[in-house]
This record gives sequence, structure tokens and C-alpha cells, in this order.
Amino acid sequence: MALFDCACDATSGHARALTYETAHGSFRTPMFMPVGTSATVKGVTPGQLRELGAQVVLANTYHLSQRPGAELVAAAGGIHSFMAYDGPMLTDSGGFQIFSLADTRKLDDDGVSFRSIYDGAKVRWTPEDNMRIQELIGADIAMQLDQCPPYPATREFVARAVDLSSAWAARCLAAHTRPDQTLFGIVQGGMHLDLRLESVRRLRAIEEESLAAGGRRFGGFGIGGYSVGEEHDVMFETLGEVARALPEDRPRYLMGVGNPTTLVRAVREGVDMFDCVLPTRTARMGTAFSSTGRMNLRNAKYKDDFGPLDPACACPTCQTHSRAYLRHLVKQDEMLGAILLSVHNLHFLIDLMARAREAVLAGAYEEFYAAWMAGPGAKDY
RNA sequence: GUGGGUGUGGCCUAGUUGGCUAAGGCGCCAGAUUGUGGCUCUGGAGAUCGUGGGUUCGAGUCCCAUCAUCCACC
Repeated sequence: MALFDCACDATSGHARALTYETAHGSFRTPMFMPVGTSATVKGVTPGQLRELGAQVVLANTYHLSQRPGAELVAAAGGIHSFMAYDGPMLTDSGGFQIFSLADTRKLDDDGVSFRSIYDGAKVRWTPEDNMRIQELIGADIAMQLDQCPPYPATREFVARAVDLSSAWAARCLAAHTRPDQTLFGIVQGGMHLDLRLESVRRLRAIEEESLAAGGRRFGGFGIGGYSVGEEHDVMFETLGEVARALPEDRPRYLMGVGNPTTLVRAVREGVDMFDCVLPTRTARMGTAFSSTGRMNLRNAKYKDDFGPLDPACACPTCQTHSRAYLRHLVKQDEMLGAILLSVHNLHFLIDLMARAREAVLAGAYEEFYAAWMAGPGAKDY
């Protein structure tokens, strides 16, 4: 396979099993991607990530551009070399952070101005600036700069976000030149199906114009703007149709979703890739995923429970440590507690998607889906 | 032994010149967490104010006694 080729190994209903080639090896979908915002998956070493079967690791342009700076990452030989992870990597553009972190931000047609969360300094990004920064960081996959509207938002506001994100998609695609890196476009449109489909149409038109002019195409497509506070089922009113409106020959990446049941449902709708802070963030707060639902390890009922965290789990944490010990670590705010639960939660989602892939390859995704939904953990997520 | 200080939920404290259901932090118990500003956020339980008397319409606040504890001095 050539760089950024995408092969479809199997489908089962709308669910897909893809293989995608990057400069740092191939990855297989469906897939969950651990989030390493500041060039680290908090509490987890690159070696552990590999052992867990992690494929793509995320980093964040917003954070890295501020600390330690994109030029420094480039001087280190790029993000892979800097953090010593030699597998595929992806950088989020920072569009979401500008929406979620900055109290003061100003969007205009040409770009966005905001204040750094680190030192309050004024930062100005055009789509071209953002592409230059992501090329310096050097992940295998870059994301376009976009505008992620909050929820709820007026239809007019969401429509303008689609306009702006589309315009920026075209500029990002034109500005992006690094040959060993590909660029994903991002679909917006909030909870409005027609705006979502319009967003998809514009991305495809932008790509066609680019190709006609001898330019590049998108390596895949992010589906952004979901899981921003809406009720759980609202996303599924439009997700499937949106996902399947995207080109079949490239990956579809539902951004920011990490709830196990949501993953299982979204794969059934034709989504291939996910990322989320949920497994590692909740781990740091003492919550573990399990085959029987969410567990709050701070609960007193685990005080003298010397059994494994999840008897059905094969991860290093469950193979080695008891619930009582993990509760003790969490209650004492010991860093090892956050580490061990992060390892476990990442394994849970990575393994869940690996089993989803097996089901697709076996042509039995519907059975896998039904089994999960009927299982003891489904309602908890 | 003498003089002085202090005793308020598991711990540390706030409680103004005595006045409505004794406040806060930590801890404890539970919930939240979705393109990471997260030892975060939300809620809950828990106090016969050392003990026993007294003054007063009313005492955690004043008086007496007693116990505990700390400091200083013999």
C-alpha cells in the first residue's frame, strides 16, 4: 500500500473494517485513539501504549503550539521523535480548544484571535498559520481548522459555522503541502441534518476543485460538533446519514466520543475512528470502565474487595492488582492509581474496538452489537 | 502544688457587646466527567458546643464547680 491508501477489508451492514497506511505504519479500524494532548497520554508511557495495542495517538496543536512551541517540536525531529512514539499520530487543529477554552476569542472570515490559556498572550491563527504549525509538529494526520459551535446554538449560528469551516477547509487543503502528512476535513452542522449534509457537500466540492487544480485530496473526514452537551440519543438522529454521505473510500472519524456504548452504536452507523479523553480523565478521577458497567473506585464497597478490577479483563492492571489496592491508591491520590486505571480504561476501549473489527471481518457485526446492547454494561454508558 | 490558657461533628478552626434551624476547611459517603486549562465539579451524612449546676425570656457565649489538656513558676 502507498502512503495514505485506505483499503476496506470487510463490511458488515454499515460497519466497516479498514486498513490505512501512514508513514509510521498502518492502522486498522474500527479504532479508538488515546489522547495525548501535550505529547503525552497522561500517565502512560509509549511502551505501555504499544503493549495496549494502541495504534494512532492524538496530540493537540493548541497546546503544543503554546508549550513547548511547534518550532521546538520540529527541532526535536518532529512529534514522534520528541515523545518517542513511533506509531501513527494525529494532531487536532485546536479549533475545538478555541471554542472550549478561550473566554475571549474573535472569529472573522480570515481567521481566529484568542488568548493563550498559558500566559494570556494574544494568538492569531489563519488556516494557513494552523497548517504551518501542524506541519512543524509533524503528525501523520493533521485536522483542518474549524469552528465547533456549542450546544444549544441557533440554526443561524450553526449555519455560519458551516460556512466558515468550509471556507477554512478549502484554505487548509490549499496550504497543506507536507508529503508525509495527510489532512482530514471536518463536517459541522450541529444537530441539523440539512446543514450536516450541506457541510459534506461542500467538503466534497472543495476536494474536487483541489484535484482539478492539481492539488491534494482529504485523507479522511472528521465528524465534529457532536458530544458537546446534547442529550445522548440526539447525535444518532443524524450521525448515520452524515457518516454515509462521506466518501466510502476513506476513514470517518467521530471526534471526541469515548463512551463505550456510543462507540458500538457509531460503528454500526459506519464510523471508523474515535478519540476521547474520557478513559484517561475518568481514570484520574477514580472511575473504571468494566464489562458490567462503570465502577467508581472511591466507593467504600471496594474497601476490602481483594478480587481483580474486572475479572473479564486481560489488561496488566486487572492481571496484577486488586480493587482494594486500587481504591486505596485512588483515595490517597497516589499517581499510580491514575496510571493503573488509565491503562485499564484505554485497554477497555482499544479491546472493544478490536473485537468490533473481528466481528466486522466475520460478517457478524449485528450480533456483536446486539450482544453488547443486551449486556450488563450497556445501559451504564 | 501555685498561677494562667484552652476545651465546638473523625481532625483543624469560626462563632462579633448572650438572640432566629451552631458556620467553614479537611476527612468521610455518593454522583458527574465525551476533538483534556482537571489532586476538578456537584450533592449528602455527621455536633446533646468536655461534664454538672446556676443567672436569664433566651447561654457555645456570663458565673460556680468538676474533669481533661497545654504553658509558666515552685
